[in-house]
Amino acid sequence: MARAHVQALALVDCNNFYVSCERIFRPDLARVPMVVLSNNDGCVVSRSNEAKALGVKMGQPWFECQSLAKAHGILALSSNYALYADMSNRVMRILGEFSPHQEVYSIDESFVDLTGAPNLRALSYAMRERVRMWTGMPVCVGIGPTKTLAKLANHVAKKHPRSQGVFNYNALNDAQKTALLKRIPVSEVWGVGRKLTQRLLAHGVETVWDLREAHIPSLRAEFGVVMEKTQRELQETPCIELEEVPADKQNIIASRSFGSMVTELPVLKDALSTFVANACAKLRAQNSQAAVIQVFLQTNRFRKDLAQYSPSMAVPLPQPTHDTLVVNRWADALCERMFREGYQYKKAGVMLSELSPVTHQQGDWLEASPPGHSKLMQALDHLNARYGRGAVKVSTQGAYQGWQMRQERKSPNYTTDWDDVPVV
DNA sequence: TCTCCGATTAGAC
DNA sequence: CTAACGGTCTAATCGGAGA
Repeated sequence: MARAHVQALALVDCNNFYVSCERIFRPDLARVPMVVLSNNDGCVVSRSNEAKALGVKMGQPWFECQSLAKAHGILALSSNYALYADMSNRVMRILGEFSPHQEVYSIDESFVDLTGAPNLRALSYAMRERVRMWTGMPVCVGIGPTKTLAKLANHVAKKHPRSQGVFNYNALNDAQKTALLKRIPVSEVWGVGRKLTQRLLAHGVETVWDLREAHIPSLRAEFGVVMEKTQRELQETPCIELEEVPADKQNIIASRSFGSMVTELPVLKDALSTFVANACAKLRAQNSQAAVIQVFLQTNRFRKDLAQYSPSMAVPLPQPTHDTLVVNRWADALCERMFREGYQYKKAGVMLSELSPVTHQQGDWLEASPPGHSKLMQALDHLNARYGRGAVKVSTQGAYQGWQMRQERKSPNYTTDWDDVPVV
């Protein structure tokens, strides 16, 4: 099918998103080298430019950075997801005003379809400025005819200060495109990660240009259908559609590493009941029910000196449900079955799968299906929405301490909790 | 032989 | 001062089991 226009897809990406969220409410940190840590204060997941310059790597375990951090005064904060989610919503809403077609791709990225708009450059600067003005968030804009090229254009916008945060691939002529693609390593392409980079290198594919021009049948045979799509996207044929409505999840997982090792069954059960509550809340939020529950326990795989044990069990639920209390009984039973004395558990989790829309519930024809705790769950969700997650809990939750994750340096919930709103 | 399943791998963020 | 390494999610692929 012929297209009226070449697509102009903008990929708008927030710069150092978590760090930027923190700095919006702490302008005094504007030039301080800083990072935000993953759950349990484990790994670096967001770095300021200063921290990047000092050599802190993405995903690096924080304890490995201790000496560097001490030497240069790098500030580390725990992640504050309530803050990041709220800031994300604000940014995404503003970007959505610029087009009828938007895909919120992740917490800090959005595709915005600008096809047909006059003066893309001016429009891109306007997006940037408005987001900056209304939220304080710095963003970069990359424009291309496909998602893959828009991502690549965004990479160029981020990397080259001369671009002033905006790069439009569509505005290049063929010679300029060639020159650009020959300068960018293939590892920068969306979908090409560490392993694929190595394999491509072994086939002489070093740059984005090389991948774009690679022999199609052999590429497909060696790397599969996904790589072929990527190649076609680099050749400006859209293969990956804009997904404006996020699809329902097919699996829902709730798991966490513990703040310290857990050795006792009741503590594990306590943690699991919290995970079940979270997983079921997510399930209900998308109006689904689960037919299968899986529970897993894990010892610390990095501690080679300790005995390892990582059991996992899945069972079908008697009938699909989203009832926290029902699911909790099964989690409890599975945990009990798997638990073995003498191990130090570091992590546990719950996975709900074989999800289906709850509207299809017909009940059992022979065995009168209980209405379940639908009303109860509804009330629970409302109360937790109104008074904060954890306001109402299942009775097995919270009896035991000790498994909760470490979060030693979390900032206040500036935008989502009245008690944390800064008084100026 | 075909299909289905679970486990494994790879990637994104 | 200790001890210290994330959490979700999807899709592809492969080998074995079962029809």
